[in-house]
Amino acid sequence: MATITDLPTVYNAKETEEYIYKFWEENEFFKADAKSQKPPYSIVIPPPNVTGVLHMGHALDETLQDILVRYHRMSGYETLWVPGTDHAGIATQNVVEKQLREKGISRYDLGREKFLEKTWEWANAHKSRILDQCKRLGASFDRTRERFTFDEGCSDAVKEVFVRLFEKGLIYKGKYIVNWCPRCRSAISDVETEYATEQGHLWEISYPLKNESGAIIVATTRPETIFGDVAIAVHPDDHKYSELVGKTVVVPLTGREIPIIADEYVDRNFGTGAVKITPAHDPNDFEVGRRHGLRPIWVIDEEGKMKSCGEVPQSLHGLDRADARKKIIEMLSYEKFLLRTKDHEHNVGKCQRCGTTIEPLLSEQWFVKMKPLAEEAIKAVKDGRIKFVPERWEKNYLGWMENIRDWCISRQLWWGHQIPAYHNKKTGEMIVAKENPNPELWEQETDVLDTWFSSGLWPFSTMGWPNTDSEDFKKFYPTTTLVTGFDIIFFWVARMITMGLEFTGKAPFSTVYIHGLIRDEKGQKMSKSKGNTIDPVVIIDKYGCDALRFTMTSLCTYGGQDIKISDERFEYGRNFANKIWNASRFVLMNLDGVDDNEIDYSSLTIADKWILDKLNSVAKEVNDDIKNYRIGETAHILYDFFWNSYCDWYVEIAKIQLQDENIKQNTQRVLRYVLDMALRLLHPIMPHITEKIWQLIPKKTDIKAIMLASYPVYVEKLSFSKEAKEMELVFDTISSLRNVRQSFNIPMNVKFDIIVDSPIEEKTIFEEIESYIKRMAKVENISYSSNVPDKSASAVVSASKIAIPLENLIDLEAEIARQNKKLQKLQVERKSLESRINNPKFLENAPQELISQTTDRIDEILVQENAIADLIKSLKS
RNA sequence: GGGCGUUUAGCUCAGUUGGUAGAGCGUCUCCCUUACAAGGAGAGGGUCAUAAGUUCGAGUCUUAUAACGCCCACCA
Repeated sequence: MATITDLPTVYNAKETEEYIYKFWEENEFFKADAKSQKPPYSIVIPPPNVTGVLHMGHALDETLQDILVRYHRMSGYETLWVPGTDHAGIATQNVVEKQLREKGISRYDLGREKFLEKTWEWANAHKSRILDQCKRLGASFDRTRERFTFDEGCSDAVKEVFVRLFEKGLIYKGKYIVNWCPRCRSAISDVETEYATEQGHLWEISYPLKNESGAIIVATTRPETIFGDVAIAVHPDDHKYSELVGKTVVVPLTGREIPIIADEYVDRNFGTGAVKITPAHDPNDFEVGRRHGLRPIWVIDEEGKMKSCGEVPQSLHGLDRADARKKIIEMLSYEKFLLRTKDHEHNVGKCQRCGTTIEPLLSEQWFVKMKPLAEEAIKAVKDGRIKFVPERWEKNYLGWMENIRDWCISRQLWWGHQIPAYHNKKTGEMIVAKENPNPELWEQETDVLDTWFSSGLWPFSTMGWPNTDSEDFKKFYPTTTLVTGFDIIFFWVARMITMGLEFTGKAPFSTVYIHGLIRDEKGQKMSKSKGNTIDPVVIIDKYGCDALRFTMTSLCTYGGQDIKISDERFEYGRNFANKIWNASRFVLMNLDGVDDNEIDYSSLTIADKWILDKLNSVAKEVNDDIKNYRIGETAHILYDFFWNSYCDWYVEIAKIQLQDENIKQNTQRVLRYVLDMALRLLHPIMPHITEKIWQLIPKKTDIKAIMLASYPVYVEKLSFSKEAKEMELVFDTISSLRNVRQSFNIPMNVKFDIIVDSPIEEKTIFEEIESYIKRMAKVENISYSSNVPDKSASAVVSASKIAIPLENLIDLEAEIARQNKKLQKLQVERKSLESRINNPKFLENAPQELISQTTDRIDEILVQENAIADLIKSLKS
């Protein structure tokens, strides 16, 4: 067993973290007990994709969850943090397909069954990778409850939900225009479609009138859909075209005849005011076509290629959209149908997963009717059952919910929850049911569900639902807090809320805590392709997990701003960890002979009382801050308390007190107590180092770990506001004397005497704090007198004058200048305060407390000004 | 076209009921003082984007303007 003095002077994060995490795991401290009588606190992890590797976004998200979980565990809650991963339909399928492609095969070569086998294999192999990485973050989640959005329980929940929604008429199948990704060969939902501004062209094409001269000119950005045109539309009030409505035109290149129709959808001011209508390949055109009873014509297939059909000229069959466009433009130009080409900037839909340009495609898909579900989801947020932090995201959420559109949930993939609908092989009849009634007769729908469909059930599917009698469901559902980034509010948060309310009747969580996104030092989003990513594991190896956690936490703001990070930023947390380590080392080294007794409150020194009071108010603030999700503030307060209050002042003072046999024991007890409490306060943010040190503190307790110890709260007994105030005299005096020393270049090894001239109340305090001043400001003797010798440097502190007779050591001119500067500063402050206090309206309106504060301060300044003026006079004489 | 965010010390940013500004890093000076140089001590540094308004009092509230960023929206 190593002794305290063997501890290295540099904190070894890596060694400690490995050892401590293992200690927690082996003791099963993360395991939640559904039978516990304690009030529940539960969080479900936003399940990372199985395909994923830990990135900084996870690191932040997981850290914040762990802070909340650890805080509540220490605060007396039965705490459950459910870990798990998401099967991530398209993303995972893409990865596996890519591997196959490298071997020169496609998923079609393998066939559905074999392909799924392969994908499962891959998923199982990678499922725990990211959660294992989360261990490096110190995540205190309950691995015995690990879940996967595609596991049996989740599948069961998915089927149950699907069937119930279908029976309620909230799921339907139909032919609509959807966002189609030709690369993924699947429909995707609106939220999975991202828009990018692209520099394109607006082509003006002439459609000649049938049987008469003249033509109508149409502007389009998508000439390749020309073969799918079923009409030309103009605005009904557009006089320019009123003569033409009802006439027939001939589609260039094909010769097909289509009508000119009038529809209010057309914007008269855009392009030529005439639009070609292609219902199979444009959502608006689809609507227009429907209004006018026009039959859509497909001309682009599922792979984004020109369809091999009669409508499309043979020479274009199978040609990719982009190539076809070029060719068609050439053809139109050659045939003199193309009149003009203009540059045109427009938004183009892209597949969120692969970046391929979306092809709006008319196809048969499954949808969830969202409007009825949204009603309750809107209400729940409006009436406060669910609260967003920061609040502004509520508006964002409500805006989306209130304008919600139906959700396309079917995907033409293989990897995912297969839709529980069955087609009769003979009659073609379709039923929706949890199980196939007879596989001989019925064939399951081949489409799978959007991966977010199962994620949307996560808070309750992980708790055993649809079995509402499950212990976890009864104890831990609804969950308490959901922690995530704003980028998945629509994808995920909104869906969990609607599904949770619909199926459990309860909001799945009461608070949605939205944090900012992690960006690089230039404020750019981190991405592999940009090469600006920072790997959390690398940071942990270099600086330590607690350093990573502390740094990131300290950068979290109340408003949830994005967080810019760079490698060097983590020095902040590392230095703090090292400070904690060394201060603790000092304390531990000085606890020899300490007893197990509690602090003796009757013999506390003024400094003891001050640090206890400070600790107490910090505990209060920290509890308030965590409860209000002001995690960054928590980090700052604890940093300031530990470093500035405890290390820089109290520990230094303790060094003095430890030399006094009368108070040595009690000082040890205070040192130990404050360290213990400070470690507990810090534990949620910096779990490893605090656990490690806490284990080394000699103490009498049955509690095995700091993570199970109680979190400090405000207690009246530790409040010493009078002494806390009086200690300011210590700080001010010592700082002032150090300032004098520095100003006159007096080396640290030269001690000087001081003469204190103070009113009787203050003199009493001075007598009490003499030893602190002597040691920390390197003062030889302190005497009390109102006779200040000439040619002294001096300091005015509170109502006292302190003279430092330094005849030969000081430059009189410099001292006069120094004092004048101070005097001026005070005068400026006093004048502004006086103008305030002399304003009758201020006296009328300002709170009494502020008024008395102001007058007190003016009085204080006057005393000091006079004192300084006297000093200057004596210096000049 | 709507909505949101940001603009505060050289840099990165805190600052929620309005009471005249803080941190970390960097800078300057001194110090290896028996926990820590990943440290200690001291110092310097800001008309809080601009303009007007409300108020006794505005970084903080209102309005307008500018710059940057994000989200949403079917303009072919």
